[in-house]
Amino acid sequence: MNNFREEIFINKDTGQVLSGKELEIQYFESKEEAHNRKLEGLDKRKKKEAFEECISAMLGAFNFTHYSETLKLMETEGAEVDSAFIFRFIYLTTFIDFENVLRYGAKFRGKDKLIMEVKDLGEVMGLSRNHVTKFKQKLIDLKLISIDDETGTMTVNTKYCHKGKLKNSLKGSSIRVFEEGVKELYRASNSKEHKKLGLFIQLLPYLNVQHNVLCKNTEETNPAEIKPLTIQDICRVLGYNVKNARRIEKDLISITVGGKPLMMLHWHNFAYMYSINPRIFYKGNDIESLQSLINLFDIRVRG
DNA sequence: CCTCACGTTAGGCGATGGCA
DNA sequence: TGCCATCGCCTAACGTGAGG
Repeated sequence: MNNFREEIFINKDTGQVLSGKELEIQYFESKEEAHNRKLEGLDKRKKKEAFEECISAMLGAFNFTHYSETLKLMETEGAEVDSAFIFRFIYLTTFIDFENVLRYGAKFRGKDKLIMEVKDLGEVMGLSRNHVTKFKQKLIDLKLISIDDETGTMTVNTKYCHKGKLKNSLKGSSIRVFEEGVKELYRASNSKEHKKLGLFIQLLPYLNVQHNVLCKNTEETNPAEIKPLTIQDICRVLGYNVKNARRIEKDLISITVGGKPLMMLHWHNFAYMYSINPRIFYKGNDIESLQSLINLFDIRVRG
């Protein structure tokens, strides 16, 4: 073996010259590296699993909403889709199961949850009869749901949302929508307020992936590099007259979920920044920043 | 830039009545 | 009876203009 260590070896491909000793070191280093990589991979997977568990424990069940597709509906010619309709649709999708089938009602004798039938729509949506029929018609016309005529089962188009794993191709334009948060918002509002609640869906494309701040560079995770949206920018996104910026701000900020704000204003030296409550919408995958965000929104605000 | 008061607009609701 | 379109009323939502 001593001889081996003193021998000189030449790599035919690269022309690199190494002694046996150096070769030995290289071999063990690469073995260690591979081992470390394996450990790292395991660690990463563990962390991901822990994250999914944590997020469900903290915020409950959620689905992934593909908001860019959903928002495209507003541009559909002749469909007259407004933000109120978008919000109602998002609310409806909080009832899907892992097959995108709408479910409603309690467990019956330990069996599966009941299926939501077309006739249940009125009760679920809580709108006037006229409005329910119009809402239903629009869902069908725009192919947002399909109805099984035999069973009355309604299935939401997977183009707009789904439950379970998120495909990489959808990562840039999807967001976790937490069922309890949205249901709470819907229950606490009347139909006239749905429009305002739908505005938050329109702001989702500007939500920073890690910090839930409304900004221009949503993929940026370094806080120092984030370019926040001003209230004037927000007005332009939502199609409001910039002149009324402060009133829009007040309207948006006064909306609450279970007594907690849905949107928060951060202020420093005449610079404003707006963030969204992660109890409703959250894109990221960092448990620590999520926890601190939740804490921030849970601080009791004295009036 | 901001706030405030005022006026107009338009969305949503319930009642109504026609129709199968 | 059940379904649907229409009408009038109510009110929030939004724009405007004055004034700071």
